[in-house]
Amino acid sequence: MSKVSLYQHIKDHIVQGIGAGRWKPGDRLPSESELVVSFGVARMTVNRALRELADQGRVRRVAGVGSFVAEPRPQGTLLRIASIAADIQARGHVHECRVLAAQAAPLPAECALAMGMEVGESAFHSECVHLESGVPVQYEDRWVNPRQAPDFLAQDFSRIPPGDYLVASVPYDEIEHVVDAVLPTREQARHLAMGRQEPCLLLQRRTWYQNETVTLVRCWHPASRYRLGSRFTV
Amino acid sequence: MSKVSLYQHIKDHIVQGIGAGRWKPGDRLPSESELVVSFGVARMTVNRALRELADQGRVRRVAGVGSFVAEPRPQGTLLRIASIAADIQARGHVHECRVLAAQAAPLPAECALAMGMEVGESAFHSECVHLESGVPVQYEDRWVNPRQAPDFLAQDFSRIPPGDYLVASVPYDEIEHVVDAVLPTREQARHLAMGRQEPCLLLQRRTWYQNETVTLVRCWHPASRYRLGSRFTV
DNA sequence: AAGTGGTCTAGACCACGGT
DNA sequence: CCGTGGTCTAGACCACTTA
Repeated sequence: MSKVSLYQHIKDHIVQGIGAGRWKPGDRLPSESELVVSFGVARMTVNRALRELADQGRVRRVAGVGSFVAEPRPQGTLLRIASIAADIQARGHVHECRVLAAQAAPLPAECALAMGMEVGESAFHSECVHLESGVPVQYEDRWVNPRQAPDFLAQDFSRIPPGDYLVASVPYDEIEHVVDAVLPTREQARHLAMGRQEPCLLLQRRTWYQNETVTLVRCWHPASRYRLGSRFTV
Repeated sequence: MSKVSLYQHIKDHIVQGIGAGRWKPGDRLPSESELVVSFGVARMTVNRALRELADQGRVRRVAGVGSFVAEPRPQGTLLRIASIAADIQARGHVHECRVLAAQAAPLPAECALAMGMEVGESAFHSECVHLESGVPVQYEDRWVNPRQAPDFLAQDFSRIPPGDYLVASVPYDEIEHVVDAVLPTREQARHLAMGRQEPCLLLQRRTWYQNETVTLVRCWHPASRYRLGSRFTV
């Protein structure tokens, strides 16, 4: 009983196949006619799925040749959803995620408004501190729409951080970032082992899937230990 | 003898109509069936044109109601080079640019390194404070590669801010943004009329043209009066 | 009830590239 | 030559909104 459209189902199948490493950048994807057979749909439907992936730059199509997985474009923290665990490991350091909270809770007004949900509606809430080789670098406060990620609370966040789980398992098609500079609360300063007069870089991210909010996350970073960046060609 | 596709032709027609002011934001566009008649094409062709415009956010479609010109989407300071003057005026406020400095000077080591130029090499330097209806919102410190923008110092920055001049007159093909949270120096706090314990959002931008740095600019914003953001579809 | 957009079908013709 | 993607057609059914 899928309520998603056929073309979306095909898109998801391909995106997931790429994400799972079943197809790597440069690999050839099944042709339209092959997908027509394997999904039992009309060619226009397959065509739309592949065309939209090509428009997004995830697939490169060459008439007369075939469809191929595109090279991922390198992007900074502000242009994608960064995995703090992967970033830390890429720097050769050890990542640790301390889970402070992970349960269902009624949405506070401010978050409900930001997520387009009802005040007091039950949603999933998690709080974590991420450490880089023992030094805290991020305090993460997250709310998750249970309709989009019903299995969220069943995860072990000390093994796979909330953000990594969501990126890997829950689809999204739109991202908003808002960056602020703030001073930490007493609690935050304690968790981040920083002074209360030191500034924090606050990154708030909202993601949507088909116009419904998936997650609202606010990440506080001690500015002395973390920066945000992006680089792109115009 | 049109060499463009039919759906592209319909897209162009609508985009041009919006650009020419024939349809304004919120206005209702012709329905699919009306466009089918006026262009003499199949409904799928019209549908593709409107759907792609909706995907780009230029058109908002409501099933059962119609298609409408979308409100122009604020793209966010982090994904483009924002004109602070235009942003302030778009909010209905008055922009003023106080020029603190504008001359050639030897590059300090830190900036030379960031720009890939020689330490002590002569470059153009400007410092400005931008005010929104009299309230300072940005302190801007800029270095410019004289090879890329030889006429930089001949401009009147109180009329056209340095950034607006460069965007309009000097080409670039790559942008890097780095965001930091810092406390202001005594000088900066004075120029921005803020307390020294209030955090600043620091946006550093570098631009390149054909692998040569065009400009390095650092903009300090009182966090209580300014945020950075971006929103995009993946 | 009538009109809208959302999706899907089963064909079709074309330009292109590799065999 | 044949398979590829790019485009287009002329229908269709559906859910939805508005009158």
